[in-house]
Formats: sequence, structure tokens, C-alpha cells
Amino acid sequence: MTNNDTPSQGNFIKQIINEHNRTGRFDNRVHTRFPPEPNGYLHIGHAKSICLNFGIAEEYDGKCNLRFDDTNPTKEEVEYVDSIKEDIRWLGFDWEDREFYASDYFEMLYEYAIKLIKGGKAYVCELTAEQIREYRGTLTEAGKNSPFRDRPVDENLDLFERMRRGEFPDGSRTLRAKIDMAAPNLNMRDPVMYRILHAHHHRTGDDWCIYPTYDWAHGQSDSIESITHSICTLEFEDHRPLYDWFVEQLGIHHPQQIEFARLNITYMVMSKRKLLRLVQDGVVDGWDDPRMPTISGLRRRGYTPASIRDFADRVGVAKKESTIDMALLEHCIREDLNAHALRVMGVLDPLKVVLTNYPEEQVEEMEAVNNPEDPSAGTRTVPFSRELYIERDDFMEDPPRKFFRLAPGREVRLRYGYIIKCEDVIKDGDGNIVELHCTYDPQTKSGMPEANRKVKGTLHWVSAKHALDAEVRLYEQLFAKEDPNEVEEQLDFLSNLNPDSLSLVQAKVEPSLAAAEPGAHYQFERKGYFTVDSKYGRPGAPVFNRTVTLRDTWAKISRKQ
RNA sequence: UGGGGCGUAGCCAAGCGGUAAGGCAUCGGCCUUUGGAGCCGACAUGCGCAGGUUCGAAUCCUGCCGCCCCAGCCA
Repeated sequence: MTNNDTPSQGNFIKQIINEHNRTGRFDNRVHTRFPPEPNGYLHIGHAKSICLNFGIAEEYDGKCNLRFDDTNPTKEEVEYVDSIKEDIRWLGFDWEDREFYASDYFEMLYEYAIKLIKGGKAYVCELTAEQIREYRGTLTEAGKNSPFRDRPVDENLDLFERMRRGEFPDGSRTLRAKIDMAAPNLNMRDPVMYRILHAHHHRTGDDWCIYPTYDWAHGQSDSIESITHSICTLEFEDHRPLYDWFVEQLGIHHPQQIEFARLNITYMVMSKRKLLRLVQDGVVDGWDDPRMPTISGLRRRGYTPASIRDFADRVGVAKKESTIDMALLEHCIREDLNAHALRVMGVLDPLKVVLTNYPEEQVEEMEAVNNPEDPSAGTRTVPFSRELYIERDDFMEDPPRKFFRLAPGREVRLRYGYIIKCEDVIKDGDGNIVELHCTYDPQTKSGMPEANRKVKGTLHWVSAKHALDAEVRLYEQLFAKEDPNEVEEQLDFLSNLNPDSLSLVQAKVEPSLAAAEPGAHYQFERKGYFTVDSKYGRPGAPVFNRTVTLRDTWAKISRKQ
């Protein structure tokens, strides 16, 4: 995804791989994997991991597997595996025929477990969950051995087999690795390998009633797939000794686990538990709500795969816990859309303008450039007539300094149209401005010599009788606080929701937009980038989602004033 | 009071003993029929702190300090 540079420099993971290649540890092979648990939708943090794993494989001419980590049937669903596949593909990555499931290996894992039991390295424990916790000790005190720890091999074999057969109720027994109850690393204090769960699994159905834990399944799955570099997040650092212990005891292929810092972004929550909560509580309109940091939400919002990949490249890979400024993500999408989105005119908060000296029935087709960044995008035509709409905040009766837009007696240019002058402000009984009466200068039509006259500002507009009504959804960040997890006593992260994260407006947009297709990206000139929503709206009546505003230096100036 | 990690600008991040890359943000200026885009410039005598080694230290050593993770039969 990145470039063809020699992968000699770069982040610390590449440095580790380079060292392996130098010493020949994996015969110069690089094989990674992306291992999602199908218990929720993918979010942008996963995108970072996807770009990393698939990106590294590509860069080193290796492969990257997709493997669902489906060891907990109580939380996993096919809906999630489907969405995960769709999102990875959409991001632009391809796992070819390497779509695997940890559940594919249940039988092999079972055999491995028997091998450990026979070697005296695992035992069936009858302690309850609560007792196991008590026996584990604390951070500063050693644990104590389970009374079942020294059970004879034959008895363990028998009990384990009966666990599989379903003779015991949930939670009554576990298979545990026999390591060291006094280990300073709690993960090494006889970790549970299997628990009894009489639950229906989305792939294996009712074949199993014992399920492997993450620690037992993950490393062995990596090994079975001949993974070389098993990249995961920081919280698994403490698990690496256990990961290593299992493959060493088994004497099987030993991948290298490498941990990096997960992605955090200001004003966003990134935990699946919290995202699930937003969905379940109806705070948002599903996993793909355009305010969600999910891949599907970003897609609906108007983010492009290229912009997300670019973002993943720019945030870097390191072990320092960090929180990326949301502005970087916005920068990435603006940069992509600036180059590719077609320009169009749409008025979000319409104010009527009547050109009193413009012929009553006349309509002119004005030629407009589709994308000044890309001449090949061509031009289109936009109807112009006597009655127009302009943006309400493009007019001020009593303008402050540096306001370059329309005001009584002032001139302004209508993009691709004429220079107009404000002659009269029409108000209703309550003093609200309802209409502007302006005159146009016929010598200043776009393209004419007189049109080059200097005027302070250029406004976008739409012809009143030709305009298409369209619903536009204006989004802001879902949370009002930079760190949504920073909450007052007794409250949770939902107390930090931004009440203005969504506002609906009825806009007037240029008629060409009647043909806009779901997912299409546009720049509404001077306002921002908008994408046709894929869930709401109908053919001929599109609904637009605001992806991101344009950079707004006027907003900055007026804020300071 | 155990173990594992991490501290370079407002936010990320290079740097790997030879005198602090780059990006985002911010601030100036130029340009502009989008207050967009683009272009030019500014932005760490300083690398958590204190000592030490060295001709030379963000890089090596020692000691502190701060932050994160671990006591699920979640992943």
C-alpha cells in the first residue's frame, strides 16, 4: 500500500522483521494475519491494524491471512463476520483464499491439549471461577496450587474427554495449564485453556461444549497457519510469555508476537463495548451511523478507503500510547476529496434574492467547472434566473470588519454568474430578513472582460425555480469532550455526548444533483464535502451527509473578533 | 510493596554516540471568480528529571519521577 522502498527503515516492527530476515529466523518469509473477533463491527482502530498487517505482508512480498477469532460463542454472530469481510474488502485488501477461523482448529487444539495432559503440563481443575480467583493470589502475593493440580494423567485424560462429551455443567470444570502459581506474571499462574460452555456456535453448531480460551487458541492458530509475525496490541504484552510457553511445550512452529499501541482519536470512543452500547441504547442509528468511528460509519459519512489508508500511514506505529488529533483524520479526507470530488452548488440555509433588473422569464445556463483540481472532470451547466437563493450567513445588515460578503449597498460576485449589488432588505413584521432585492450588472457575466472587476467576495447560489429540495445532515463529533472517557463521578461516557452531533436541514441544491448516486462524493462549494446517503433518500430525492466542512478561515477570524 | 511497558514541540513521529527529519495543528505572507486549494516562511540552544562515562550523549551507565497494562472460565 505504501511504496516500493527497501523496507530497511521504518517503524520498530519493520526493524524487527529486518533483523529476522538478516538472521534467517523465518527463512526470509513474512506471513501476518488480521484476527478479529466477530463480536462487533470494525472501527478505525482496526483499520490501522488491517493496514499494518496487510501492508507489511505486501511490502515484504508475503501474505496476510484473515482469521476470525471465534472462541467465544456467547458473543459472536455471523452478522459480524459478514460486515468484517465487507469492510476489509472495501478498505482495499484481499486475503484471497486465506479465510480462516479459530474454530477450524478446534479438533487440532483438542489433540494438542491431550498432548500437554500426557506430558503432565495440563490438568482438569474443579475449582469454581470464584475459587480460581482466590487461588490465583494477588499482584504482590503468590497464588497457591489447586488441589486438583497433581491429578494423575489418566484421570485428567478421562475427565477431559468427559468434559468434551458434555457430562458436566457449565463452569464446573476447566482444563488448566500447569505452569507456576508463584509466577510474578499472573498469566502464568496456571491459566485456563478450556471452559465448559453449552452454547451454540455460529460455525460449529452444537459440536462442542468446551471452548478454548484466547490464550490457548491464538498462538496455536498462528502456528498452524505458519504465521511469522503475530502483531497485536500492547495489552497482550504480558501474554507473550504464555504464548511462547505453549508453542515451546508443543514443539511446534514458533511465530514472533509483536505488540504496538492501539489507535485513539480525540472526541471518539474506540472500544467495541462502548460502541455496542451506543447502538443498543439507540444513541446512534446503528453501527453504520455516520457519526460512528466504525468503518461502515465512516463509509456512510463519506470517508474514502484511500483517505483511511493515508491516515493509517500518517499516524505511525509505535509502542507509546497516543491519541491522534481528529484534525489529522479530517485533513486526510479533505486532501482526497479535494482532488476527486465534483464541485456543485448547494445552499444549506436559503435566503431569497430577487434581481430586480433581470428579465422576468429569462433563464441562462452558466458554465461551471466540475473540479478545478482536475481539468479532465470537465464542465457542466447551471441555470440562472431572476430569483435565487444564497446562504443566509452570506449577508449581514451591519457587517463587521473583514466581512467580504453581501451587505446593503455592497457588491459581490455570484460564482459563474454576475456581480450583483444589494439595494434593499425586505423584512417581515418581526424584523426578520425574508428577502433581498439586488441588481445585477449585465456586463459582468462570467467570462466577460468586466467580470474581472475586483470584488471582495464570491457567493454560491442556486436558481429558486430550478432548485432541488434535499435533506442535508450536518454532523459534528459525537462527543463534546476531547476525551469522552473523562467523566464526572457517578456518570459514564454517555454524559459526554454532543447534543449537536446531528442536525437536519432542508437545503436547495442545483438540479443536476437529482441524479446523484448513493455513495457519490461532492464538494458543495464554500461549504464542505457531502456524500449521498446510502440508507435514506430515494432516486431523484437524495439525502446528503456532510463528510467534513471546508477549512473556514472566516469562521476563525469572526471567532477572534 | 509484584510483573510488563512507555516518556522527543499543542498532537503524532523519525532519530540507534558526531551536534534534533517529517506530518497535523497554530501563526505570518503571496495567490485566488470556493475566505477552498496551492505556494513561501515561522514554530524544541532542546529530547521526563538528576548525576555519571566520553573530545562529543536524545542515543551508553546509575538513580529518581510520571503515565499505561495485568488479579475473566472476555479478546
